[in-house]
Amino acid sequence: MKEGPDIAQIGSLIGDPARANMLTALTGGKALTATELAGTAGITLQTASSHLSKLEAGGLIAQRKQGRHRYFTLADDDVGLMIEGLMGFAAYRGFTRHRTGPKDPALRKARVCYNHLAGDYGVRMLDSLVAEEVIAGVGDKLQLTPSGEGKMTALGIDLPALVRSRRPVCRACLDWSERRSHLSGSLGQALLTLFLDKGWARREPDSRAVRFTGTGEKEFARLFPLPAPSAVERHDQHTVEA
Amino acid sequence: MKEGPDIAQIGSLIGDPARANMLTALTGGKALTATELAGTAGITLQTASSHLSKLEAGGLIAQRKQGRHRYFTLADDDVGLMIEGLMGFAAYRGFTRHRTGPKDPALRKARVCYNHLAGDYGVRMLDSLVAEEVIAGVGDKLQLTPSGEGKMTALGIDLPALVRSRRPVCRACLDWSERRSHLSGSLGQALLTLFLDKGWARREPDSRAVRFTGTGEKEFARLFPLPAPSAVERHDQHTVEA
DNA sequence: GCGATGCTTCGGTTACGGTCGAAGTATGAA
DNA sequence: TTCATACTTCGACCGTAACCGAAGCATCGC
Repeated sequence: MKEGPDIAQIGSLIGDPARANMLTALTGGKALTATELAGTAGITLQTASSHLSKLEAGGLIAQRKQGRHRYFTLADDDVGLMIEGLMGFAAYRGFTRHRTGPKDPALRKARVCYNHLAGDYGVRMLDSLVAEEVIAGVGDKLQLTPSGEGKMTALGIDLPALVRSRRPVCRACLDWSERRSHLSGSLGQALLTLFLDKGWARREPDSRAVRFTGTGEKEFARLFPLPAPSAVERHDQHTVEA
Repeated sequence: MKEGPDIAQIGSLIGDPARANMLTALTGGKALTATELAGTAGITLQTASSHLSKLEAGGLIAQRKQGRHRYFTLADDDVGLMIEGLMGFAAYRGFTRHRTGPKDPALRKARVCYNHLAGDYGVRMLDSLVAEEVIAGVGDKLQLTPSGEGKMTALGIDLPALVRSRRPVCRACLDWSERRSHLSGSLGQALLTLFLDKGWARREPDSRAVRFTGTGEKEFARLFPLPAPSAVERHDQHTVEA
């Protein structure tokens, strides 16, 4: 009856608590089976199956058969960004389920956001990359600078492969704990993979939390030095003095 | 039962078609009465009243009594950004209600996004501001540059007043039709107000569309020249050649 | 082949929420 | 005061969808 896109369908997909729990779980980035998702949502397998088919019909998740298991993931980066965006809004508005659990500090420090690094460390990494002029851009469209391409390649990142992936290489994703942007896109994913592969960090078993090892902390600080408290830091109060 | 913010509550608020219609209508930026909102949603006044109180309890809208009317608006910029973000996601995924109506081209060209300019013109304006180094920044955190402050003041914008408003001055908002960022925040609002006050553009009666006058077009082109097709334009395919 | 596991489909129950009619409150106009 | 408009509250109806038990497929291991 009205012009424009229909947000109600998406809203109602996310609006059910069971489905919201599943989506939140999938934001962890790992592919999960129907049984696991039923567990995290606290419902039986039959009910979960029904929810999952609805989410798939809505294009929010994708499934992949492997043996007798069905692994579910978020459909793509866009879904992850949207969910993370909603979580940011919800967190800021005080829509929380469990008044900051015990794992909360670890989650705020460093966590997985679908396939890249988020939390304090994620935000610091992007701040540093911008300060070092590895990345430039405006809005959610970011770009590698020519000098940045060199630095990333030196780190062992296969840039041509990232470009070939046909997904945006750099992208800004709003962090729900920091309310600042961190790096998403295929480069964001590649960097997280790098940390994990090098053994600098590892994922907590049943959580989105990422724990850095001792050398991991050092390497992170070396690769992504914090800029002196500058333009990037003070974001809300602007330079315009009244 | 799980950590993190609760997206289900917000989802279910938006998930009802009637409420979604109301929110979409309010994205137009004008304050609307309960009766008007009931009309756009296609429901009776009683039902609308119930929906509106739910939306208000959820913090998505605010009301202001004036005489015997109650005017409703979105609660703040954050809500507008979230809704617009969802609309972008929905549009990209093909969740549309009415297969691109007749007003659609006008909407894509220039429209109101809560309180600032969106659509092709909104995106072009931000592109130009960045190319002219009036605005710089990364992610959704943008900043006026010192030279930019001068230019905006010269345009007749009261920067100290914007700062006093305690809202972010510059902010990136994802455009659902262009899938690029445009300028939000109090500066974005001030610029749209400027266009309307100067008579360069006016709002269509019952739509979010904004129509520029002849001189408005010229002034817009003069104030916000398009950068030569450069880094800002080609955003998805990166400079890295395979 | 057989049983076990992982998941889907079917059927029936239940409950929540959207809906409207009718009545009630508040503001303004005459 | 009286009537009209703008809106809310109450109560009842009804449809949808979430939910689970049971049965049905598919795949793996043996």
